[in-house]
Amino acid sequence: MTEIRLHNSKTRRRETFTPIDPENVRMYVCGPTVYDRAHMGNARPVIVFDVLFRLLRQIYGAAHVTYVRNITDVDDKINARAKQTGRSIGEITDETARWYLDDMAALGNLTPTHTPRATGYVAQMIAMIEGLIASGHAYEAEGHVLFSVESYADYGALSGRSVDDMIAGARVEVAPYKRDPMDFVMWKPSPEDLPGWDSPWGRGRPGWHIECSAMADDLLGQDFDIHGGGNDLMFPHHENEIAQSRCAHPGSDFARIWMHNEMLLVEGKKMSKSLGNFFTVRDLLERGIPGPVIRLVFLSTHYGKPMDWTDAKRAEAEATLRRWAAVLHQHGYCARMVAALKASGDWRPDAEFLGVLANDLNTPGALARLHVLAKGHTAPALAGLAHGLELLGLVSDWDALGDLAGVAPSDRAYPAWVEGVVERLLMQRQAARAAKDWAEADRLRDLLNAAGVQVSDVGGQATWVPGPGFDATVLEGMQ
RNA sequence: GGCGAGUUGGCGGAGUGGUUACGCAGCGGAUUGCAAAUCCGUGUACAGGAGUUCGAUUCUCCUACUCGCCUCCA
Repeated sequence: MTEIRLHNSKTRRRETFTPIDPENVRMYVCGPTVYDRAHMGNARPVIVFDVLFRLLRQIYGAAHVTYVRNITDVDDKINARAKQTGRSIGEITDETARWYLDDMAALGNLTPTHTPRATGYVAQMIAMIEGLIASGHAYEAEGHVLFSVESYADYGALSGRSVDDMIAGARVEVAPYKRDPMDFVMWKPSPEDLPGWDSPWGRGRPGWHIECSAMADDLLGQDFDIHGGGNDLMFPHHENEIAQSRCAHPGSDFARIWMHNEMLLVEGKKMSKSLGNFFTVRDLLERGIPGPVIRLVFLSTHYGKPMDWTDAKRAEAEATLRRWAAVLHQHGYCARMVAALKASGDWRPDAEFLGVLANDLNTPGALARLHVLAKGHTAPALAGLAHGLELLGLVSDWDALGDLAGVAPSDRAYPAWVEGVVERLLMQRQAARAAKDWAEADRLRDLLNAAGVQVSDVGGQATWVPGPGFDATVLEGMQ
């Protein structure tokens, strides 16, 4: 069995992964707060941990991996959005959650085993909070319930900071009802106009961190294998999750391995609304950039390093994917053929590919291996490439390879009439070529080249694609 | 200020205590009516300094720079 090694944020080391129960490998990843379209940064952890999910399924079997990714549907940002738009909270969270799942599916991500919503687990949160009060790890003050940081000796261990350091930083919210400035809220009172649930401390709503503790506990148990998320969540969110869960279940480890993906940059800068380089996944999809292309760009950088989204990478990913799709398509790959391969047991990962990927999710290394495998000249020799593309979530519909191979670069969209004009000119050229009238054939090609159309004579048949500098207006007079 | 990550050839981006990453671009060749596409071949890279070592891009320390978190933001 291929050995998986993962970088554990908790120990800051790359460790051999040994599941608690190989029959049920368990992973939890922090999902979105649903109040707006998912931006590109939101997509990174989803793709990273989807690849891990797929790898675990490959190695332990699809039926032996449980993946939980929550949806936070109770939060002050949602409340603010409701107030500002006049729409109901339920409407906003339902719509945004649907968008999120659609956008993530478009990027080739599998649906997790469970996608729990925070509001479905309030009872479990309350129970956990009650337990923490009873064991002295939490206290009630002015309708709030706070976690007492002092009661958990290992507080700060994950993010490598001490309580003293953090207080010295003086960036913590000092509320009069806190015993210690670092104590954080698990439950807070809700006025009538905000969502609230009845609790032993009056009508209120949960703080941010408790939901993940409660849902992970309910769906995965006190101890599970992997907990993932963006590294911006390491503090305070994950630190607080650990504190709550481990104090609620003395003796438990909570998650064995913590994994954090690095952040996304856009053209070298952090994506932010104020810099104007902020865009959503949907924005890119609507610009005609296929989901697999976006996914390939993400996979081309290791998850532990900051990833720079640039248009140059987008173009390179498009070209790579088109080439891979073309070579597989030419060698007969389609849904039927892949199904036959699977049925005959010949659908296996390339050992080197899998080994590289299993070494802390080295997706760039795995892609490099696919480049080598893509040099195969026969259908069987290309099986490793095909399997790898499916394992990475880059191809799901093998009957769509032809489309993927023939897709025009997304920065070279053209009006519908162009196709007719180009096809007509190519037919004229084909006639000239058949008559060995090279002067006329070249004249027609020059005409198309002048408009930026690239003409290729593949297998005696002319194909075309809008190239760099494509300009439809040059062809306008020939309609 | 505290904590952490990083600095690899023209660009992107892995990895390794001594031997080819890989991709793009470039260059040479094959192929082609000519091209394009494709295929084959081709790169004196590892921020700077000191140290450990037979040997360091790879380990240790220092310096410089970049970036992230610590604050609503993944």
